Amino acid sequence: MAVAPPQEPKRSRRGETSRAAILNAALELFQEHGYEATTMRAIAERAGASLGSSYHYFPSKEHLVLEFYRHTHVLHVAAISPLLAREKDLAARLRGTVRAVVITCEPFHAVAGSIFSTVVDPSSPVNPFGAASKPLRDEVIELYAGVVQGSDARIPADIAEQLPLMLWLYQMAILYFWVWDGSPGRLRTLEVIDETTDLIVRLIGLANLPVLRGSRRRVLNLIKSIVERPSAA
Amino acid sequence: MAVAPPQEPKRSRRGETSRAAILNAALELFQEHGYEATTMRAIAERAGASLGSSYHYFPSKEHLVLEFYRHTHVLHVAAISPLLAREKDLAARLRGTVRAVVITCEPFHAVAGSIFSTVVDPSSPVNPFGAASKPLRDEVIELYAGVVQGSDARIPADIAEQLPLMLWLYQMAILYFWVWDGSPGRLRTLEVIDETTDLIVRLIGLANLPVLRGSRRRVLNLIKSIVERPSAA
DNA sequence: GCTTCAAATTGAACATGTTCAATTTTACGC
DNA sequence: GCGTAAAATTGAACATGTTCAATTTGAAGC
Repeated sequence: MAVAPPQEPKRSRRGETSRAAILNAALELFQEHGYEATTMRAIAERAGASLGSSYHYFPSKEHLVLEFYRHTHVLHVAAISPLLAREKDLAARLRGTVRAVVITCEPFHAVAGSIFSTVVDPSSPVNPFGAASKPLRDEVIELYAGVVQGSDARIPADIAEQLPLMLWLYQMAILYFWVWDGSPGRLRTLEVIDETTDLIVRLIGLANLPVLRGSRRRVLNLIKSIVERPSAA
Repeated sequence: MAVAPPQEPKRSRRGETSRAAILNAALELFQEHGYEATTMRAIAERAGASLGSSYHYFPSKEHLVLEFYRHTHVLHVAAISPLLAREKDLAARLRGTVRAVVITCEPFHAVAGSIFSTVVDPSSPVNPFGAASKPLRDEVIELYAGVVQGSDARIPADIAEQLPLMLWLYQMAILYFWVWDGSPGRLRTLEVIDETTDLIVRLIGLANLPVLRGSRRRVLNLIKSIVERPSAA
């Protein structure tokens, strides 16, 4: 199969600005008022478009959330890039990366609950386990693969294989905690991140103990079987 | 403060049948068509009530889901009662209990996704971590306390203190997996339950190893601090 | 320049969760 | 029995996500 040419997609650039305007208006309004309080009509109005036009570019309001999520991911990647370039210690890399997630999202904390609610919903088309979010999900998992591989830690191959996916799940758990965190400046979440990232690295080290070999193999096989045999038909 | 008398609540029994009819209609329709496909108007109609009446008894559609959840809990308790009465092995008790959860919920699997979506939503008033669901949550945690205490396993006190809560969380994770499980008869979920419950019991046993003492204490302290210092102000 | 067709745009219409002011019913003191 | 206040009931009205048929726009082919 020949590689496609740089493909200036022929049917582009006409509605490109409309799409961008709508998306931009949505991101702004989500940050200002949260997900539920933002109406599709308000998005269309701020974008200078019509209600129907918004639906022409985005199948549903939830798809706009997916774009919001992607937006924060870009910010996150930019935020941790210097750290990943210089730091070699796995615990420090992991701590910095996960800290950066919540710090990046901090401006949106007030509205994050309403945004994440849509994302966790199993019946939502933009659910993180669903097909629509696979590209972004893979990017995040890849990011954690980089966090691990760029460190000087020696991770056994069987663990290294599943670790990025597990760290992605871990990040989601932290975010779920963060959404609930009412402490000032979300310091509580940062404390929990510090403690859990350190524990994770420590437990990976302990996994080499002979007494733990059996359980380790079982756990990893279980994870592997779940990932490889996706239950969603 | 004097204990209240058996308290035939004086303002009762008038709307009692209305309330019951509405709840009943809701449970039926949720099972038949799922959460989203069931309209409040349809519930009112089947109950022989008016739309406004439904809102008189239940503040929102989501509160009806909480009742649905309570309903399945009652079925679950009834289902595992014989097992808990005779079985003493912890792994067997745990496996049977969690298996019973998904078996009890199996008739609703097709609609469970739409129902659980509401429940996981952090901004929902009936979120399992929220205040509205505390009574039911405490019941389930208590149930798992019974699963552990009724066994012949010797659980160290520090672990036993946090274990029921952890098992409640574990059950929620299993339910989330089950919602996504597309395998025939949800056999996949049962396999995962068998493997994970066995692993849990095994890991509890391993937690006594001297090398794991430090991490064990840290993990338990972390859990404790999270539970005792609820982040939701 | 004209034709043509797909993309883009529009806003009315619809479905549904929720609110609320008004009305009816019920229980209770007299 | 009567009056009254609280509870229960009602359905119209509202807000908002979504759909859709109709219209407008813009570029490519001639």
